[in-house]
Amino acid sequence: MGLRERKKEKTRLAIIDAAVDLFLEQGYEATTVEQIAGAVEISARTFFRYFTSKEHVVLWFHDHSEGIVSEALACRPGDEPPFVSLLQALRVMLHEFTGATSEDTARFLKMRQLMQANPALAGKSVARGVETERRLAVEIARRQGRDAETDQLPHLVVAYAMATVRVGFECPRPQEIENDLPAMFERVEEALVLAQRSFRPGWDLGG
Amino acid sequence: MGLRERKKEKTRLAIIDAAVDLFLEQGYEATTVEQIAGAVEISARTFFRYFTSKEHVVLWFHDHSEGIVSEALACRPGDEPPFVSLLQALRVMLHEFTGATSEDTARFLKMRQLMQANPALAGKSVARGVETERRLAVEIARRQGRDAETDQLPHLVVAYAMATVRVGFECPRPQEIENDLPAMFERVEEALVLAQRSFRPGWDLGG
DNA sequence: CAATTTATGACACAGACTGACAAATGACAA
DNA sequence: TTGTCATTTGTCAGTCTGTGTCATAAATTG
Repeated sequence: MGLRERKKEKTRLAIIDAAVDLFLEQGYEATTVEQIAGAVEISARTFFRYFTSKEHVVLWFHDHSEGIVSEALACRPGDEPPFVSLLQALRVMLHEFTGATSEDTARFLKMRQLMQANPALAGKSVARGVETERRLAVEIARRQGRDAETDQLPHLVVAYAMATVRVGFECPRPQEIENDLPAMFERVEEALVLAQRSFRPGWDLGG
Repeated sequence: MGLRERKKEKTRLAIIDAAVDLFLEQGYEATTVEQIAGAVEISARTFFRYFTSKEHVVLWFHDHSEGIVSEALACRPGDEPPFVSLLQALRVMLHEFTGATSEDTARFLKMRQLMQANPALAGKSVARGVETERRLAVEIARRQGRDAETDQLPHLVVAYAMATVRVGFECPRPQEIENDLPAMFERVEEALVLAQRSFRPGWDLGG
């Protein structure tokens, strides 16, 4: 990787870090792009060359995660029930952080904290999830030889799987220290187990 | 109802109609608030007194629907399994349109058409759904004597119920004429039935 | 009709984003 | 090292969304 690309990646992360810190300090709305750009010592115009919008900074993890889930899903055996495959793929995405830098995990935690504090941002994240959902549904349909255009089941399976993870993230115990990664993942795991217990065996295979 | 309120309501609907027509004609992004205001012969400033933002026009139905669902949910017997209560409440919301004006249904159909054409808008609608979800989860938890802060099950139940309706709306048969209200509701009903078949009996009552 | 409340329009302004062009910087070959 | 080329960046001008403010017009009330 050349100097150019390394520098770009460094700038991208610097922007995220500066932005998230400012968002947590003064609130998302109250923080201007100019402030973020100032903190990283770039022009506002350059900010928009790295991120298409202010909220894109917050949604960055989502985009990143979708890639991981897609990959992990492709690795699951084709004869596995789709809901199981999806939950496993989502688990892989979570465990991606166990081997990460402390900087990476810190970034992630701050991001979750931000979502927690700002429901509107959580909403925007879910909004992006709709597109992810559609892509995953098409993939699930393909794996099962179904038609994603007319068959609702693949969409339903994906929607339920993603909703499960979302609920796991979104309703943490209030007493719990928020900056605890393992506790958070345990909470998500709890939701996943709850989900697995809730469905009839074979429901996701279709009639 | 006084003249003032009647006039306001008329203006509100006029704005929605003008906006949706313009959105369908030239696209959501390409349509400016000034254009919408011009079509209704009000100032842009007044537009923002009726709707907090451009997208609020599109999300108007969502806000409207949440009220209906909440009411309908309150009417369900307390000993009914929560998932059943929710699905029934959502059904009530759908059937609200069967007794509506042709203008009302036309507006609704255009709105759905808009969502279909513009995935980003569908996303924004879902984003607002997150807040609705939380409110409903609190209500469900209350009905069951559970703690919405620590118990994930109520959130999961609501998330699944809403996801079901969303999938029913979002993946219509492509051949089907889009401007057919009954066909649309049938599709949603299909999803609801699919959902009801998918869960273990008593899953929503908790261990 | 007069007094009060409420809706509207006109204006000014901040902030998010975009297009265009010029300057700076890294990549690479001679 | 030096020169050429592609990429990145900053500056500037401009559009659009959204808000505060204040004066005017309209509806409501007594």
